Amino acid sequence: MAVLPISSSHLELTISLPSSGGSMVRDLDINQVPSGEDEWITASMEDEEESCNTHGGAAAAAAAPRKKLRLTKEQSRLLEESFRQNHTLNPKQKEALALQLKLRPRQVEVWFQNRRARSKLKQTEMECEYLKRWFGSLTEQNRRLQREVEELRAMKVAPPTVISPHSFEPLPASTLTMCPSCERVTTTTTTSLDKDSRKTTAAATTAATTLSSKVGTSALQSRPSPAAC
DNA sequence: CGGGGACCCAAGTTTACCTCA
DNA sequence: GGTGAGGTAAACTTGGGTCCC
Repeated sequence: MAVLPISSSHLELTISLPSSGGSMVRDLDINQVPSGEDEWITASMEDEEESCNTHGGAAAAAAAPRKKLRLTKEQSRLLEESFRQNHTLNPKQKEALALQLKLRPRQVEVWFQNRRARSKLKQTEMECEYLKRWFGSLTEQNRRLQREVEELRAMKVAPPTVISPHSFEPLPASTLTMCPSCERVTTTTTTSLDKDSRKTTAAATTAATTLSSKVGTSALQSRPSPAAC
């Protein structure tokens, strides 16, 4: 299945979000930082220093209510840029990025974890959409094949009646049967046929072959044909 | 070789903040 | 303008894997 993003470090995906202006919709590249007149609360290291610590959030939260950091546009842009280059960070990269962004290494680490999760979620959603469409087309194809099977069954029920020019008696009709393994239609006879009946059954066989070949060229053509057939 | 600590990550959850009807 | 619902993302928890001593 070819639903994978073009680059593992960059999801080629554009999603539509409702804009702040009502029913208008704006396109948002998930790899781009929201821009324009979006309101962003400036991250402040000063307020965070007391209430948070690395790997100690729970204890800190017990003391004071958790304050939510909002990254600035510039911080988000740099983080996205870094994420595009690498989806994971080694300790040195994390430290350097945290220094550059004036964030704590733990915050950079958490951002990367959440970013990876978001990427994976988007990819899963895209795959889900792809599978839905595939399912729809397969359902339609299945309906078409069912109709063809019905046509073939109808032919089996009403075979052409042939009168022998010699005996003026109805000849034993050949029957159309369907191979259970490959579902191809074949003609069989219950008795040995004379030359005339062979000719007449050939017409039915041709028709059956035409239909079965139609089936074969659609969905069933990838089906492995059993050696017995 | 097994135990324990440190570290990292994925998955899931909680929660603060934002937008919109 | 106030409010509740729903969305988003930062932060947290948990469990599993790996590495090193």
